[in-house]
Amino acid sequence: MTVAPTTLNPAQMKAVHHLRGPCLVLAGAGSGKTRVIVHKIARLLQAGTEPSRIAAITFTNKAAAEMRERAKALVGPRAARELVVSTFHALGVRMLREDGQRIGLKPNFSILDADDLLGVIRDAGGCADNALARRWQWTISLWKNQGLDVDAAERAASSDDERVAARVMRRVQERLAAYQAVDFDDLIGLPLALLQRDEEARVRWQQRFAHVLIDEVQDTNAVQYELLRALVGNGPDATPFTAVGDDDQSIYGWRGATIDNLRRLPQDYPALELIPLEQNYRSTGHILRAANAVIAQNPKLYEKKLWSEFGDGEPVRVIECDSEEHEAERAVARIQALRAQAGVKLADFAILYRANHQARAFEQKLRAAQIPYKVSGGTSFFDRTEIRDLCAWLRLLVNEDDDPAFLRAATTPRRGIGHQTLATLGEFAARSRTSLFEALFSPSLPALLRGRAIEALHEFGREVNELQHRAGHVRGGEDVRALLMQWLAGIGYEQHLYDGEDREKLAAARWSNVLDFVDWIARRCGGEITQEGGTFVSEPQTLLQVAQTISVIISLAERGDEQDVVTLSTLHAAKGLEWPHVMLAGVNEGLLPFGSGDEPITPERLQEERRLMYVGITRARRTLVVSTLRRRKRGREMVAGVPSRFIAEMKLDAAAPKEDARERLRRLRAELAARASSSSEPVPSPSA
DNA sequence: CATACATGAATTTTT
DNA sequence: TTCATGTATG
Repeated sequence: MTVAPTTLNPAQMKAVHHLRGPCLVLAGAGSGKTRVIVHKIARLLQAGTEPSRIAAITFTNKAAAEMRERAKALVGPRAARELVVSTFHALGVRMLREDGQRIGLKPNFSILDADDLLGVIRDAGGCADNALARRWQWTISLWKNQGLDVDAAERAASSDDERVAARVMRRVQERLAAYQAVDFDDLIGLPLALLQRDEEARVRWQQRFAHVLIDEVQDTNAVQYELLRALVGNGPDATPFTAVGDDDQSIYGWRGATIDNLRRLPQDYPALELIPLEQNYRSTGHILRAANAVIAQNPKLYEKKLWSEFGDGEPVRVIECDSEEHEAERAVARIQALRAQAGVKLADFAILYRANHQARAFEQKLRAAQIPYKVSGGTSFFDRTEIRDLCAWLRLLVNEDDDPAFLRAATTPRRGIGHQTLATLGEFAARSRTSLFEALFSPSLPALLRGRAIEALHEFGREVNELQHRAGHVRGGEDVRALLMQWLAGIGYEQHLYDGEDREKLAAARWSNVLDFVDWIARRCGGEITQEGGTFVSEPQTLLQVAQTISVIISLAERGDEQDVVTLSTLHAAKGLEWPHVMLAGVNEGLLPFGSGDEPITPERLQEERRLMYVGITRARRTLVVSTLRRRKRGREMVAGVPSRFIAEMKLDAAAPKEDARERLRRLRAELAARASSSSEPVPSPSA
C-alpha cells in the first residue's frame, strides 16, 4: 500500500517521496506542512526505517505533541511511540544526559529556567535592579544564540554596557559550572560543543538517525543550525534530512533566529531539493490576496505565491476606531453579531495584536459583555509561584548542588533559615568552592553560625536526603502520588499557602494547583505516554527520573484549550494557529510596524514587522477585520493615530477579479473535494 | 525611616 | 496584567 495519493497535492507528494537526499520544503502559510512531515514519517517507516531512527525536531512542546499525535493517527501508536519527536532543547537534554560527562557535566545537571537564571545574573552582577539584570540576560542570551562563548563575547562587546554584560556573563558561567547547572541556551550550545570536540560522540550521534525532519527552520538561530549540521554531517554520507519552513513567516529575528540559515542551506548542501508548497487550504481569496500583496513588498529569498481553490469569500474590512476602548467595543459587537449565526462558536474568533498590553481594553469589554475569553501567553500553569516552589524541591532532589533551587527550597515554607544564615553559608561555600548543600554539612560551619541556625540547616539537609532516597526507589503513579502528598504534609505546604494569603479562595485555588501538579507528575511516573514532546519512555518511572526532565517536559497543561472561548493573542503567539474570524487590532504606525517614532526603523526590522502582518493576515480562514486607531495614547497626551503602511500595502481597493460562472463551478467542486478529503483520510500501514 | 497605596507605562517569547 | 516609581502617612 502506498501513502494515499488523493490526500496530497503534487508538491506535497514530491516532498514526501524525496527520501535519499536533503530537501527544503518552503511551506507557505496554511499549505499543509505538518501533514507533509507526518506523511513523510509514514513513508520512511514504509521504506523500512526504524521508527527510533527518525527524528522530528520542533521548537515548542506543543508542536511536538501535535506532531506525535498526528503521527499516531497515521502510523499507529506503537511506531509513534518510538519516534524521536522532540524540541531542539529536549533533544539537547537527551544528548547531555547521555554524553554530558564527556564535556565535564555531571549526568544529573540542573536546568535553570529564565527566572532562576535571572536570579543568578542579578547575583553575579551584584545588582538589585531587575530591569538592568534583564537587559544583561537578554544580551547574554543573544550572544549565546550566536554561538559566542565568554571570550568571544568580550571581544564582541562594543559599548560600555556590553562590556559590563560580558563581565557578568563570565561570572554567570563560572557559577553555572559550579552549580552543575545549564540554562536553556546551553541546551543547544553544549551538545554542539560535544559533537564538535568529541569525534566518538559525533560519529555515534550521526549514525543514530536515519532521517532528520526540522520544523520551522526559519526560526533556527545560528547555534541550532550548527547543531543540525553537526547531527546530519557533511558530504555524501550526510544523513538525509527534511527542513520545513517559510522565510515569509520568520518573526523571531529579535531573539537570534536568522534567516541566513535558509540562505545557507542550499550552499551547505548542494544536493538540496527545493520544494515550494503554494496551495493554501485555509483562507479565502480576498484574504490570501491581501497577504500576498503585503509580503510582495519584501525582498524575496525564494519566490512563492499562495493560491487557493476556495472562493473569494468576504472582502477584508478595514475599520477606524476612536480609541482602544472603542476598538474593543466594536470587536465585541462583531462577535455578538456573528455569533447569532448558526454554527459560529466563540472559539472561532481571535483578536490579534502586536503587544501584550493591548489585550487590556479587550479583556475589559469582553468581561463587561460576559463573553468568555482566554489570553494566550498569559502566565502558564508552571509559572505560578506554588508550582515553581515545588519544582525547586524536585530539582534539588536531582542535583543537590543546584544552588538556586537550594535557596528557594530552604526558604519556602519558612523554616528558621533566614537571610543572615544563608549569607554566612553562601560566603563559606564560596570560600571553600563548594555548593551550598555541600557546605551545610561541613564540620567547620558550626563555628560561624548560631546553634539554632545550624540545626535548621541540618534538619533541612536531612529532609532533602530522605526525600532524595525515597524518590530514587518509589516507582509508578500511585506510589509516587503517596510519596508527594506525604512530603507536602511534612513541609506543611498547604498551611504555608493559607498563611501567605489572606483571601481564602485564592489560597484554596493555589492548593488545588498543587494537587493538579502532583497528579501530573504521578501520571508521568505511571508511564502513561504523554502528549508532551520530550517524553520518551513509557514504562513506570521513579520520581527521580521524572524530576530529571521536569523543566523541559513542562508544557501547557492547558484545560482552556477545548473550551468555547474567544482568543486574545499577540501576533507572535498566533503563529501556526488559525481561526474562522480574525481581527487584527491596533494596526497603526508605531505599533505595527513597531517603533518609537524618534529613530527611523531599519529595513530589516521593517521587513520582520511586515512578516508579522503577513502572519496575522494568514491566520484568518473566512473573515478578516483590520482595525486602526484614530487616536492613540502616547505618554500623557493623546496623539493622532496614523494607519499602518501595511494597510495600504494590502491593496484592498484593487477590485477583486470577478468570479465568472465557470470559476464558480470550479470553486464549489474544489470545496466539496476538500471537505471530502479532510473528513476521511486513508491510513497507510507501514510494513516495518 | 519604612510601609502602603496610587499612578503610569509597557515590544514581540520559547525552552 | 505586572512592575517600578512616587507620594502620603504612620
